[in-house]
Amino acid sequence: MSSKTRLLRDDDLRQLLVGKSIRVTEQRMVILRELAKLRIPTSHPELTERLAGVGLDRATIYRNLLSLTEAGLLVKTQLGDKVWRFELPNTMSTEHGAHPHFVCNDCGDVACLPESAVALRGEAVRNQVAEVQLRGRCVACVRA
Amino acid sequence: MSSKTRLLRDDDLRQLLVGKSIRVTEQRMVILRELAKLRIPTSHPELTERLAGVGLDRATIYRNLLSLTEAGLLVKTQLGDKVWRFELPNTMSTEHGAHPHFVCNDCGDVACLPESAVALRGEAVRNQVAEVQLRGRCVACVRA
DNA sequence: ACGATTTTGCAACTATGTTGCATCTAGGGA
DNA sequence: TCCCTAGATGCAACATAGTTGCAAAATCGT
Repeated sequence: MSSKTRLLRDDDLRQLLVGKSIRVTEQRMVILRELAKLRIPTSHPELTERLAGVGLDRATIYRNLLSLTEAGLLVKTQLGDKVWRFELPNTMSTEHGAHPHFVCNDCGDVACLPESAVALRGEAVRNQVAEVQLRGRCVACVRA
Repeated sequence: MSSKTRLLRDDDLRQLLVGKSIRVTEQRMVILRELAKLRIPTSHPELTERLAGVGLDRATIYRNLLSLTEAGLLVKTQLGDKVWRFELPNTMSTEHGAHPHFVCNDCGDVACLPESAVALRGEAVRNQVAEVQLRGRCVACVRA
């Protein structure tokens, strides 16, 4: 990854913050970078673990996840287990919640699926569906 | 409420347990009665509070909520806050977990959908999907 | 550079969720 | 009816996700 790419990337994230009149702090950049890297809904405990090496305190991570969500930069979801998960929207424009998520009951892996992966019919369509959640065993766990 | 009506009601609940080869204990009857009375998704902490006067221990309530859910008598849902909620399904019917559910984020209603209501494609099919849950707003809440 | 406001790190607390173990009990079989 | 086994309960303790107070540090506008 060239430094030019990385530079642009950070600029994007910085712009997100500035655009919402949120102060740009190093901790916030670290969090956003990590979420941008992971690209899947990630829980507070997991983020805490991942960013422990960088020295980010879990209270800071927690507060920032919440305030960034409040500001509309992150999206917060429940995927059928006990933790809240946070995600950067896939594109900076698309309405989030539109794509289904698959969570593996065995390993806890979370995957974002394309919208086309799930088709709704009949009764399901009558309701105003905002989220689609699938749970089961992922390919890797089924194989093991 | 005449004792004949009450007797029938308890019989229904008892039948639910017997039908699933679950031992009929007083504690389980108390829990089911309360959930039948409330008719809304109810959290463990709340149930614990409500049944404290009756002398039901929270560990017992917790365990029973879980085992009754596993047995398919109760349905467990998340409604956008930090607690799990348990509910007697509106339809006292079939196997739970085997078909998709629609959960209304507004009123908490859990509706059973026919399997045909949701079709999985592509990536989604690769995994061993055990549960499908749709979330959004139900017809009634959309209308209100 | 300064100052006001916001953010952070640390430590502690809260609340929901979970489990070990001794004792009790439901319910089937004799 | 009695007995026995497997399951359930109550109590106490533990685990983890979530949350907050406060002093110190940092951002950013003037």
